[in-house]
Amino acid sequence: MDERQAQSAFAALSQGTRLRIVRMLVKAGPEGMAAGAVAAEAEVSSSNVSFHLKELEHAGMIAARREARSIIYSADYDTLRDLIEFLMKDCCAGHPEICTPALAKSCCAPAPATTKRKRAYA
Amino acid sequence: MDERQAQSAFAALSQGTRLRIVRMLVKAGPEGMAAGAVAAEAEVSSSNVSFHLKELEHAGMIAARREARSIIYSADYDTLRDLIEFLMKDCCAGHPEICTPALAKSCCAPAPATTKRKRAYA
DNA sequence: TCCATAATTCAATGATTCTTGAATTATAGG
DNA sequence: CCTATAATTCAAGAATCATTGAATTATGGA
Repeated sequence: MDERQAQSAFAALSQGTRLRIVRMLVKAGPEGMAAGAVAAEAEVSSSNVSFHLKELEHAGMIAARREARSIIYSADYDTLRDLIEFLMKDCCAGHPEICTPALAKSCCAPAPATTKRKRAYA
Repeated sequence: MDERQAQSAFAALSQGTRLRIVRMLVKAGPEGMAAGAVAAEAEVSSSNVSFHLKELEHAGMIAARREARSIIYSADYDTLRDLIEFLMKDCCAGHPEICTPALAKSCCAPAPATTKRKRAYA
């Protein structure tokens, strides 16, 4: 991920509705959510959700697929991961020790095999 | 870091000049850079750099201190780290396995075994 | 085919945000 | 005190972004 892509990703996440949508889709997992469901949960109009979904798609944060009459959106984990890496590279540039605590505190430790969706982080 | 702070951080980083300034200051380290030096390296006017530095400061991405006639700006590593953590929490929410590669590929890998853990940037 | 549903597109408006240059504040040196 | 330097503030205009509602496209079922 280059600076231009990162900037585009940051812009996508810098808007309240869009940030909520991304978090929503990340939690929804690979199955994703229909545009209408996103609009309902985010409490915005359908045209407005379309606008924001398009922005997010253009920034590579989410992907779309058609399923019958619905269009299903899902988080693009690769881009999120790349964005994290971009920040880490920046943060660590010449100063790796500063960034390390982020790893220690991160929730990415081996997942406990749970059946129910529950808070994986504290 | 809550959603509101994260949004503010993303907004700060979503502007080309500001993103370059942050990267510049991260590389500059704790000593930081004077506003004028930032303006010169970013190739923008002094009033414009002031505007962007203020935005970054307001978002908690950088800190300012006066030194004689200059004002020295330096990256706020804590906020950067918090932002990475915020993204990781989001990315991992319910799907830890997806995020893990970011750790493996990160530059923050095994800190060289220094004799003791000390805060290099106080 | 006709209708209902799901979603997007479009144009207009409103709201933020960026940039610019002139005026202002703060500091140091002669 | 006067001048030069470093930086910020301010107001105006330009540019970008967000929201709204009406019109449009696409799909599936009766």
